[in-house]
Amino acid sequence: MHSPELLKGTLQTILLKMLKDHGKMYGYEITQRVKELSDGRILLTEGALYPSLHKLEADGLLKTETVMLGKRVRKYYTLTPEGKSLSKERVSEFIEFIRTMGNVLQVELN
Amino acid sequence: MHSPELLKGTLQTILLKMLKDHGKMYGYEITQRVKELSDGRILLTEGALYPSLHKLEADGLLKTETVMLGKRVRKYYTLTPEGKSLSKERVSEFIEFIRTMGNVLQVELN
DNA sequence: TTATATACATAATTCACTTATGTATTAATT
DNA sequence: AATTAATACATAAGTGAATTATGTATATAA
Repeated sequence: MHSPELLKGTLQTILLKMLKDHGKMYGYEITQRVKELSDGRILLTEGALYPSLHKLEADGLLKTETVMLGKRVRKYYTLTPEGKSLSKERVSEFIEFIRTMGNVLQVELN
Repeated sequence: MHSPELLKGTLQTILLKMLKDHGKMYGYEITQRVKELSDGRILLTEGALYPSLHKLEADGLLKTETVMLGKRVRKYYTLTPEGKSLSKERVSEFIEFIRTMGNVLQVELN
């Protein structure tokens, strides 16, 4: 990512939408999926990812399921109903934000 | 603005593009112009605005001209050639960022 | 066998921003 | 006439979401 500053404030939105679209996912899987979808432009760091997932869980937006793969741990996250609702809201807010920025910067975004 | 987090990292881009489009502007004028263009959704705070303008100036991207209006001070900012160049770059980066986010969030942005 | 990929986690630090505060003039309201 | 709101600048203190650094551990590829 060339301008990582722009990414600030978008992490929650990304996580919520990822889980909305893919159902059950685990942390590392999310980083890989986001990397793919963004053509390597968005690389989520673990130091941001895991605390953010934990916060969403603590807020009742995600529920978890821990699975053992042989001896390795994997923690799956799923949206709760409130999480699904917030996902929608966050995406709407993002679209609204883009519209607004388009007006301010006087650029066409399509 | 409903989601002020999204705005983070966009301030420099906004300032540079504003000055690119309007030529000479002063701080307060920028806040009003942005407020208008964003339909009241983006309200720049002075605590963010002035330090950011000073930094851009210190970096050689803006030059200033102080004018007295009777007894009141007004400080006009203009882009330097480097500022113009960076303005273009920042706007391109923003558009690129939007495209990328559109892919990640799977939304149409037009 | 050594590096890379997978998979989690947290602590320390950074930095752009908000909030709060300050100064001062001009215009509008009560 | 007095008070509030708007104009116009500035900076210091505090916040919080991120980066950077570090730690643990297994599985796979070079």
